[in-house]
Amino acid sequence: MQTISSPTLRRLPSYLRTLRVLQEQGETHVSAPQIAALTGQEAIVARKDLASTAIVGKPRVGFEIPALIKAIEGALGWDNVTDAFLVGVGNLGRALLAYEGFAAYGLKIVAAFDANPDLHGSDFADTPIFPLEKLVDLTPRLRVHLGILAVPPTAAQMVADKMVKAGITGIWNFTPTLLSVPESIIVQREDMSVSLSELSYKISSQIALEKKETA
Amino acid sequence: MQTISSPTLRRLPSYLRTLRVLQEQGETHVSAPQIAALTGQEAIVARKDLASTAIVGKPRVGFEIPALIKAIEGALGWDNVTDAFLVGVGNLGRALLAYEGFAAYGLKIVAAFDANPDLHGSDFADTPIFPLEKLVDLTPRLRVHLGILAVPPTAAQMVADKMVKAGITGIWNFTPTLLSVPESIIVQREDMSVSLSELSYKISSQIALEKKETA
DNA sequence: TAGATTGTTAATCGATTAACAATC
DNA sequence: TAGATTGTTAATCGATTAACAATC
Repeated sequence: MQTISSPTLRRLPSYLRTLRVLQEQGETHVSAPQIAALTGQEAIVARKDLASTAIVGKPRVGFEIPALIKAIEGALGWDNVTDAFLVGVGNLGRALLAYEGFAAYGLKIVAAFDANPDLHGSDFADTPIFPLEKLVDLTPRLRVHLGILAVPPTAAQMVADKMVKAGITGIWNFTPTLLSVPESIIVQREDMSVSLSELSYKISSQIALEKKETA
Repeated sequence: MQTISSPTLRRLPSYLRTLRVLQEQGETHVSAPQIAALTGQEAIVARKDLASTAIVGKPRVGFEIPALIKAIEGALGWDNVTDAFLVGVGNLGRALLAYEGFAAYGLKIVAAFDANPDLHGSDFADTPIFPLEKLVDLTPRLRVHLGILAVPPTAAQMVADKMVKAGITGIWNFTPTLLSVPESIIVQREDMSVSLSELSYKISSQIALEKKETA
C-alpha cells in the first residue's frame, strides 16, 4: 500500500463532498478537471490526488462517481463506521455532539463523559453522558478506539492519560495542550489558533499593503 | 517585509502559548531548543521559525521572553485586538462565542447575528444577537472587518455574500462550503473533515499494519 | 477519427534538515 | 576560556507543477 501525503489527505474530503452532491444530482461520471473546478483546485492537483487512491479512470470520460466515492472513502478509512468517545461536554463538546456531519465521515460518537455530576445519566443529542470514572471500564467493553478530547486545557493531560489507560489508540485533541502519550498513540490536533494565525497574518499583511499604497 | 511561510505561521501559536506560560512562571529568557522541546518540535525548526519573525537572540543565552512574545504577536497581527462578527448562533456558534481563548489571539467577537427571531435582542456569553438583516448596516458602523461564518452549509454562500456587501475583508469559514467571493476577500477554512481525514488515515493504516503483523 | 482526459515521467519550487562559523 | 546557541549558508527531501505519450 502506497502512502498518501498529508496535503492530499486534507484535500480528499472536499472531493468526496462534491462527489456526493454530484451523485445526488444524478451524475454518473466526473473528470478530474471538473472536480478541481468545483473544489477550487488546479486540475493537475486533483488528478494527482485521485491517482493516489489507486482508482483508474477512462481517458476522455473520467471516473465513475460511485467507484470514486468508494475509493476515497476506502483510502481515508471512512468506509466503515468508527465508534468514538467524547470527553468534555462543555460548549465545544455539545457542538461536536450535535454535529450531524460526522456520519458522512464514518464517525459515530457513542458516548460522552464529563466530570460534572449534574450531567451524568442525561443525554445530549441522543448521546448518553457518563461520569469520567466510567471511561476506563466502558472503552474496552464497547471496543472504542478513538477518543475526542474537548475538556479545558488544565484537564487535558489527565484525561489523555485515562484514555490511554483505557486502551484508546487515537485521540482527536480539541485542546491547545501538547499531550505526552506513548508513541503508539495517534494524536491529531484540532487547534483553532493554528488556522486563525494564518488568517490574521494575511489580514494584517493586506492592511500593511493598503497603507503602503495610500502613502 | 519578508513573508512568513504557512507551516511556520501554523507553528507560531504554540510557541506563543508556551512563552506566555514561561513568562508567568517568572522566566526571563528562553532558547530555541527549549521552546522546541516544550512544543514537540525539532530544535532547528524552532530556530528557523523564530528567525522569520526578525527577532535576534544572544548566542548561549537565547531570547528575551517579553521581546519574543511581542515579536510573534506582531508577526501574526495579534498585537492589537481585531473586532469580529459571528453569524450563526447554533451549537458551534455558541461554542465560539463562549470560547475565552480568543482574547489571547487578539480577537474579540463584538456581535452575533442569526436568522432565528427568538434569539434577537438576547445575549449569549455577553455578546448581543442581532437579526441577520442588520449585518450590512452594523458592519461599517462598528468598523468590523472580520466575519466568522458558523451557519448551516445551505446558508453559507448567502451569508458570505452579505458579509462581502457589508464590507468584510476576511471570512473565517467554519462551514464545509466552498465560498465564491471576490479575490480581494481573504477566506480561511476551518474544516474539521480536513483534520479528521488525516487522523482516520493514520488509524486505518495502523490497523492494517497490525493485521499484517498478526498474519 | 479527433481530441479531451488519463497515467506517468521529468522539472521546478519551497520547506526541512544539516553543517558550520560567529559570538556571547 | 569553553562551549552552547545563534544566524546563515548549503544539501536534502518532498510536494507541486509541467510535459507528453497513451487511450478511449
